[in-house]
Amino acid sequence: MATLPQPTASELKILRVLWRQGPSTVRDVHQQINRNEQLSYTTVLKQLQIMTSKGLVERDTEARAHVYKPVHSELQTQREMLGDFMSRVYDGSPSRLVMQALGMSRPASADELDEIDSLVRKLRRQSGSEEQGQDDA
Amino acid sequence: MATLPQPTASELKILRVLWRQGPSTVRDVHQQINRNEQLSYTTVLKQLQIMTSKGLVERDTEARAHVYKPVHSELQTQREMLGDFMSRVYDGSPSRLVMQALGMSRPASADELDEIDSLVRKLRRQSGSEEQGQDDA
DNA sequence: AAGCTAATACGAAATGGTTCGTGGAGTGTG
DNA sequence: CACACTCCACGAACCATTTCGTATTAGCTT
Repeated sequence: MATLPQPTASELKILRVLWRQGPSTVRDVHQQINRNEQLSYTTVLKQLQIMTSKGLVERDTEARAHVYKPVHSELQTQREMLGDFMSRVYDGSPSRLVMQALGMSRPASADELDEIDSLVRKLRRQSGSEEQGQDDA
Repeated sequence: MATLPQPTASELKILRVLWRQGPSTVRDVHQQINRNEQLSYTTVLKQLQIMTSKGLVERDTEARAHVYKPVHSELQTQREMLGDFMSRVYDGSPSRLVMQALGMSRPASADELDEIDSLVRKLRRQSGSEEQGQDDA
């Protein structure tokens, strides 16, 4: 499968609205974005058109106001972007990235630490028995 | 402190050479990069000049062939880029990023898992002390 | 000193991203 | 029907990045 196109910074802003709000019209997205910053309606429209041609979003043109929705899930997109980021900045090694992320200004909560801890334990168990590659849930 | 400029993709490629090889001439960098891809000498030169004007690298112009070195350490730069990436893609929350990074195709080694584990423990101790939630199940 | 070589400086073209204005088409209201 | 309003399509302007060709300068060799 071809690697999906990396969304740019402003494309990501729009995708985040769509992931949070579900399928939306240009107006919906525009209003949401304009809570935080000022951006012209036609700018958002143009972006969504470009994103459509790139295959980042799909649109339903039935109604007068077209309804846009993301093609890929937030998780998929994050994975893709993380993979790229990791290879560009950390030479493809997750551990340094993880260490630094954990040490960030806004640290993880206790629950989150529990989650991470249990994943580490699971990985450690698997690292003994190399051969069986289990895909995750 | 003002946030340092985010290196672009190709600037990062050059920085990685400088971090690995130490202070280098344009020729050094160019040769190293051309192991993997083809890029004109003057392209690398121009990049380094731009990076100098941006303050990403410094150069010693004593010798005929100027010697370039990074202004910021790899660690500093990674921190900066990670922070930006985290806020753009993960809404500033490290834990999801960490979870996904740990589940990546190239997982961490046993030693790395140990490192991560001990950091998680340390953070857990700290988070307990500042919040009075003393449950250690 | 003349000439070759290697380096820097300069500028320009191509590309991609971001922003927005204008025009035209569709929809509902008096 | 005519008016106002909303929406989409298109194109243009602007900016940063990336790439490289040409010109110029500095050093070494004979």
